[in-house]
Amino acid sequence: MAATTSRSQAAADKRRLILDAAVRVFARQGFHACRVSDIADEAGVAYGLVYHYFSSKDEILDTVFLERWNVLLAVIAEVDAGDGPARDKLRAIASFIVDSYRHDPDVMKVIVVEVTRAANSFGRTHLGKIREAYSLIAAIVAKAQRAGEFRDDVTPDFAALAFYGAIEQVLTGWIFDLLPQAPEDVETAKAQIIDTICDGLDVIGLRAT
Amino acid sequence: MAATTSRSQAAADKRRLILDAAVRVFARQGFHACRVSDIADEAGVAYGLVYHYFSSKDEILDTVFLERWNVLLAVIAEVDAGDGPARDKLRAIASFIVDSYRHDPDVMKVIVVEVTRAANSFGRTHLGKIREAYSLIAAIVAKAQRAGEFRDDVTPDFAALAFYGAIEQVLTGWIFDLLPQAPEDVETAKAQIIDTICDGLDVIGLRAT
DNA sequence: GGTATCGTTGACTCGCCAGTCAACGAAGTC
DNA sequence: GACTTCGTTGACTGGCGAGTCAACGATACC
Repeated sequence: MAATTSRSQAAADKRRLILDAAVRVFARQGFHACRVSDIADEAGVAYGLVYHYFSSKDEILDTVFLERWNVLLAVIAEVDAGDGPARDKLRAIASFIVDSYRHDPDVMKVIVVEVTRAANSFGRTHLGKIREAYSLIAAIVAKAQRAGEFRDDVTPDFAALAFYGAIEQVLTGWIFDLLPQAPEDVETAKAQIIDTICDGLDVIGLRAT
Repeated sequence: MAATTSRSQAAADKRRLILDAAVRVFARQGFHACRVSDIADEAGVAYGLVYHYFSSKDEILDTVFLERWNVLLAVIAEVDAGDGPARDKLRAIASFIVDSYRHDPDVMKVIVVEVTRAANSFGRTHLGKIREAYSLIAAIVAKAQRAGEFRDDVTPDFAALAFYGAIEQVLTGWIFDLLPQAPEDVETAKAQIIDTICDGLDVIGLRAT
């Protein structure tokens, strides 16, 4: 297959190999509870090689997080750019995140457990990136409020928090088996996130004011 | 002042002193980032004394969490036992948690950051206790659904997740300065939590089916 | 005042693990 | 085929911090 740059290509593959192994190990044991040697073992690679490709254990997690989170930010921005009701935009974002989890539960578990919810360690490091997502969502809500689609007595910042928070809670529920996660449950969950956030729990007609 | 059992009384006070110091240190530096000697220093007490009152660093955090969480569970159970609309019950619960944060931000910060959101470490240890809270809230929702007060196409478990999740997100927002926390903001937040969860973001009249 | 009790002290130990490094060997170059 | 490059190896070290422990001294009791 073509004149592959076998040297540098193999190197890139090894890096990927280590990264993927790290995701599995982080998901299984947690970042703090695992040793770098666990990652090396899982990747079938010598201990020292991990440090050839990454300067520290932290850098591995940073890489895992940023790789995925940047994709998420791009998707949210793209959804925002389109037109159509905000409700559909939020649905698209929730769907993307939920589908990401279904497609690769380990990566999402690591991101949520070790970064997004780890407010004291990596959550702090990546606070900026995490806030970007909140801001993009808040912007969607704000636009919908100006268009008269969403009520304007809830601040966009709060709405973004509640919306992303609901999604994260659901993921956490799946990760720790607090919530059923059969294929049909997953679709139901998507719908419930949107229904709850957009319509609330009250029965129709009971809304205050 | 009365014949104080000076010996055992002083001992109980020292234990409390260490516990309170630990809360401050955990809140400031995080559980993993702080050393036991930091706690001893903060309490103005010798290193070894910490181990006289607690068998391990973990036990200190366990104690801090359980002391407070049991109060929360009792309050939820009490609220549930009363009558009146579920919306008011949820409001009472949200108020209690938010007021707890205002009254003693450090304790709530430690509970949220180091236990509730720390799914891999202490969140796992105390998963049972945490689920108790979810169950109690879910029971309130289920009752309201039977009474026709809440819609019944959202599962009580999911509703509990979204409700508690919204509160926790707000606390997290305050803890990390993502959200304003002046006195009036705090009251607004309470209202927004209830409004969003019960009524949703959509403007009145736009609700689907 | 002598003795027992127990809260208190802080220097020390001991295991763990992230990160280093010297040496090896296979692909690439001349 | 000699030499260079660089991906690869894994034994080793250095520091850190939780938990131990022997000794101290203040209070209580006789």
